[in-house]
This record gives sequence, structure tokens and C-alpha cells, in this order.
Amino acid sequence: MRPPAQLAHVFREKQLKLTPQRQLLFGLLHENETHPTAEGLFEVASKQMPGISLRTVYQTLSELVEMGELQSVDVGAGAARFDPNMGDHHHFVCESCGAVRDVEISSTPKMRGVGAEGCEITEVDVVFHGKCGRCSQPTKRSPGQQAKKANNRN
Amino acid sequence: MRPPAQLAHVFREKQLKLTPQRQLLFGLLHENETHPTAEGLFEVASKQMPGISLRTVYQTLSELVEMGELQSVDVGAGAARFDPNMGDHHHFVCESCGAVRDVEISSTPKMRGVGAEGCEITEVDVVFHGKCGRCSQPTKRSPGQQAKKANNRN
DNA sequence: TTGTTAGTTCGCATGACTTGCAAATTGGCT
DNA sequence: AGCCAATTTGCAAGTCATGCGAACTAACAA
Repeated sequence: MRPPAQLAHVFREKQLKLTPQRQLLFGLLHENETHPTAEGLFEVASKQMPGISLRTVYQTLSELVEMGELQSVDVGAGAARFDPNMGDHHHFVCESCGAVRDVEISSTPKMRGVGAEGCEITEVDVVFHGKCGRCSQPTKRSPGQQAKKANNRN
Repeated sequence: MRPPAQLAHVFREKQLKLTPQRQLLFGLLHENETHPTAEGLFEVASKQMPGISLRTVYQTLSELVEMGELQSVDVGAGAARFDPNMGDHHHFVCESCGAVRDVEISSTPKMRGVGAEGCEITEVDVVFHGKCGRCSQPTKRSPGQQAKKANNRN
């Protein structure tokens, strides 16, 4: 993962101004492994920069995604998650505590069957759903991260 | 895929009334391979039953999903798609024309790495993005189904 | 056939998440 | 210091989906 130190370089390269908001958000993202939502990142950012706008968080996240510095992860329910890990990986969602984890897979799946030949595949998204190690072991204490809202969109 | 003829059986089994709206929607879904959205299904249904409510379409789709007769497919952008194919399969989305197709994969991906052992996986969703055969061959005429809205959520 | 009633439909309000817009502000340069 | 285009911000608006209650009806009984 690219360290926060290269933030200035990243923005300048794209002719974007180095504002305090962007510095903060970029830093928070890279020290955060929880795949936060825009709202979640906003809450964290607000503690260090009380007046920051949720609109700015959305705006900055979109820019970073466009710049290829960040990926937006759709886990099938609720708000988009943001992930600074741009390497080849996929995601696991604990349906019990809501945590989202990066995971590697044994091999990238291939399409089979009629019609599969003519397609140009540009991206493959794999999302595993289930219970994480903590949530599937009820004898131990509950995990730190809770799913704040059920958000059963699907 | 279960034929529409079993509709009455399916509903009765769950103590649900066999209303004209449910009959229509169930039938439309099973003769439709395009993975329609609730809105799309509503438009088609409206032609055969002018007064039908979009609310009823959402309601019925939710019921069918809960009954395990239908699956809701999230392709990462825009509204949920509905798929009567409950067999083991995944999806391909053409980013050019917006079409969604069922696809089989060579093998279900497995999680690897630290922490992967303790997890109980209940579902694996794979979505391929790219260009379908028609859209990747510009010499032929354009496909019938167009993506009505860009809906760049991600 | 008619009556009863719990299950349904429907329209509107509301909610979650995200983007559009324009005024105010500010970073980067001279 | 001063300029100006980029940025931030708050609010309105958009998309997709669900909550709610009044009106309606399928299914069963008499």
C-alpha cells in the first residue's frame, strides 16, 4: 500500500491543490483497514477537523477513485466502502458484525459456457459473505466492530 | 428454472394469496432473461395491468426473494436486478450496453491467507464486468438493449 | 350466494445514500 | 500582497427502496 508520505506527489501529479481536507482524508484512509464508508470517514475526520463537510468527503473520495488511488467497494448492502489497497484482492463481509476484510483468492474465476468467448472482461469482483472468525466463536467476547445498521437493501 | 405453471403451488405453500398482480409478475419474471430492475418490471407489467403499483412490484419481488424463488443481484451500480435462476451461477455485466447475463464459472473461488480459516462462508458472489460479444464488435449493429442511465455509483 | 376477515394493494411520505449547484473561501503563483 | 481558478460547503435535489395506513379482495365459511 502506498504510504501517506506520497500524498503531495499524488495530488500535484494530477494538478490538484494540496488542501488540509485532502491531506487529512488521505491520511485517515491509509491508516484505516476497516473499509470505511464516506459517512464513517466523515465522522473520524470531523474529530480532527470539526468543520469539514460530508460533501467534501464524498468529493475527495470520488477524486481518489478516479485517480486510481482508491477503490470503491460495493458489498451488496448499504453505503459504498473505500479501500486504499489497489492490489489484486477481493472482499469478505461478516454478516454478523459488518466487518469487511481484504482477502486473496486461490485463483481468479473464469467465465464458462456459451457466449463467454466473445466477452472482454475488464474486472472481476468477488465478495464472500459469512461469519468472521470472531463472530463464529460465541464463547469468546464479541468483536470490536459492530454493524451499526442492518440496511437490508437486498 | 421452475416453470410459471407452479406459481399457484409456490404461493399457496407459503400461505400467500394468489392475486392477479402476483400471477402477472411471477409470469413476467420467468419469461424474462434480462435481469430486470423493479422499475423495469413495473413498466412491462403496467402494459398488461395498467393500474398496478410500483409499490406492489417491490413488495412482490421482496416476497419472492424471501421465499427463495428469486434472487436479488447487485451489480455494483444502479438498482437491484432480479433473477429467477436460483441455480449456482454468477453474473456478467456489459459496461457498454448494460446487459446482465448469467454465467457459470470454472470453479468457485476460495479464500486464502491469514484469517481465512476461521470464517464460515455462506455465499460467494462473483460479478464480471466488461464488454459483451456484441459491444466488442463495432462492425456489427448495436445491441438491442441499451443502458438507459450511466449511474456511476462506483 | 353472501358474509367475514386476514392478507394485499396502493399512494404518499419517509429514509438512506449520493450528487448538483452556486456562493464563499483558499492554495499556488506572480 | 494580490489574483484567480480550484476547492469547500450547505442545501437542494435525485435515485432507489421501505414504512404506513386506508381501501380493497381472495379464500374460506355459512
